[in-house]
Amino acid sequence: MDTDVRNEIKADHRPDVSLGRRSPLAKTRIVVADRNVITRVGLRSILERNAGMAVVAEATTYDAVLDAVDEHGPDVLIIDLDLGDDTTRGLKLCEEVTDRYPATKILVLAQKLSEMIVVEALRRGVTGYLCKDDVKADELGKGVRSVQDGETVLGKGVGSMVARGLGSTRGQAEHLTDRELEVIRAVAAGLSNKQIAQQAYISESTVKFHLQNASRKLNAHRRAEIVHRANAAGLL
Amino acid sequence: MDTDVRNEIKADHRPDVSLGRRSPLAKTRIVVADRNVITRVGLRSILERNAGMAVVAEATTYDAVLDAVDEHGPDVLIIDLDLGDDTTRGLKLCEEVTDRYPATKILVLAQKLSEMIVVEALRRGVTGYLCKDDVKADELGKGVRSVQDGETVLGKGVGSMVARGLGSTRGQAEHLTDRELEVIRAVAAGLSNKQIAQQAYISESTVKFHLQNASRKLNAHRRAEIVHRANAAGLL
DNA sequence: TGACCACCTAGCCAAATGGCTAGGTGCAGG
DNA sequence: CCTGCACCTAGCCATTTGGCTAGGTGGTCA
Repeated sequence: MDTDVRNEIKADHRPDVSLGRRSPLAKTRIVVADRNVITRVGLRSILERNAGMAVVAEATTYDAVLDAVDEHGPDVLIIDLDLGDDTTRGLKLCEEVTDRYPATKILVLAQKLSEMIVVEALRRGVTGYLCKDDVKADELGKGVRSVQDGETVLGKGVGSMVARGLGSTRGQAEHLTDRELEVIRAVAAGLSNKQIAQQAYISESTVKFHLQNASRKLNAHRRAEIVHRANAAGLL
Repeated sequence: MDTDVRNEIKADHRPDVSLGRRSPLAKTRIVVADRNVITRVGLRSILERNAGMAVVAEATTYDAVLDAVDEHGPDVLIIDLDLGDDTTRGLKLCEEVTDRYPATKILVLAQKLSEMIVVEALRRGVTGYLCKDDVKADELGKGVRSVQDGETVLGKGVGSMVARGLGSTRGQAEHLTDRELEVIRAVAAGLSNKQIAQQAYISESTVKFHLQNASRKLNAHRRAEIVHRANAAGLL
């Protein structure tokens, strides 16, 4: 049943979901992506026992998520965007999934709330955003159902974050370049501009240049604030 | 041997564990403390299904942990020290449990690794420290068993952290005062000493004074580093 | 009573930072 | 080919900082 028709490039005809609305007979089919085994087991247990859904695959890497979605064409992808060390890849992944598998809804289950990540995720078609520590057991099932029905589900505190985020950073949150991140990390380690310059084989002027740009992008004015915001955004 | 003799104040007679060494017949009895329901369910599932242990209680607050340990006298307490907003209370809790219930071993299951927390926890009698994201399913059961047998279990990266931590900060990690924390938070927000002084109704000199002290305690030399370390220690 | 601690203040000086203008290169995509 | 972008450099100047010495108060605890 939940196979067939899957062939060619990345063809996707969703087997169970036939007419937009799910049938009361078919179980909601879910792919869980999280690098934490405890979370994966917990999610499976809650969703299958309490909510009567089916977790058809688990993934722990960005690549595995794509494979799983491609293979199973789930109704909902529950994902912690922080799989590898690069959260940006998680965002790209969302874009790719909503683009190539529009029938699969995405519910982000984040460890911590980052305004930038929330805003960027929603911009990329994510329709649900919950925070692991805040979510109650029954909210999970309800959230998945809502997301599956096309509703947008935002957990505690996420909503206001979105309002502020979309308001302040109209356009889009510019993302830091590699060099900028490198410099910020050095700043966080307590190095002076001169030390950073030596370490990176660039001039002190260049260090200041990168920091100025990072300041603008992060809307900070002091290096301590840069470090704080970069941290909050999960960039360090 | 390491049971009985417990009476009065918080009397507790351990039901299953009779003679220090667990019998192969008795299931290991566990209390799980974590504010995240997904993690609690996941832990229960892994420990009960895969490792043949029994989770006799779950707790989500510091007080509830004490109650649960008092009521059930478990073999092992698995806890995420970050229960409320004050991680220090988690450390105090460890001290209290090891003090009042020496037969109950503590296994910390942390979300993120903080050198300060690790060192302080071990100093307070914690015998296991694992990181949620790194732990494999089978390591959990093994870890619990080891801890129960009195062995010290340190997860990936924790060991080296302990070495560095105990080496550098011999004595003990001094903890920040309220004022110092207040100032650091303001620094993280990007305020200058002058602005912080106005906000806190103190002189600029005093702000510098507090920052100097905080620098020493956190072993940092620049405000950006102070913010970073305070953040890493879960103080902000 | 004395010791300790958190807290507060002052002033000095070298060094670091922030904020700015005004340039340069190489590479990728329309 | 032109544009944009990441990256790099220089210099100027006011402000902030780091690091220091040298004091003060009030509360707590032995």
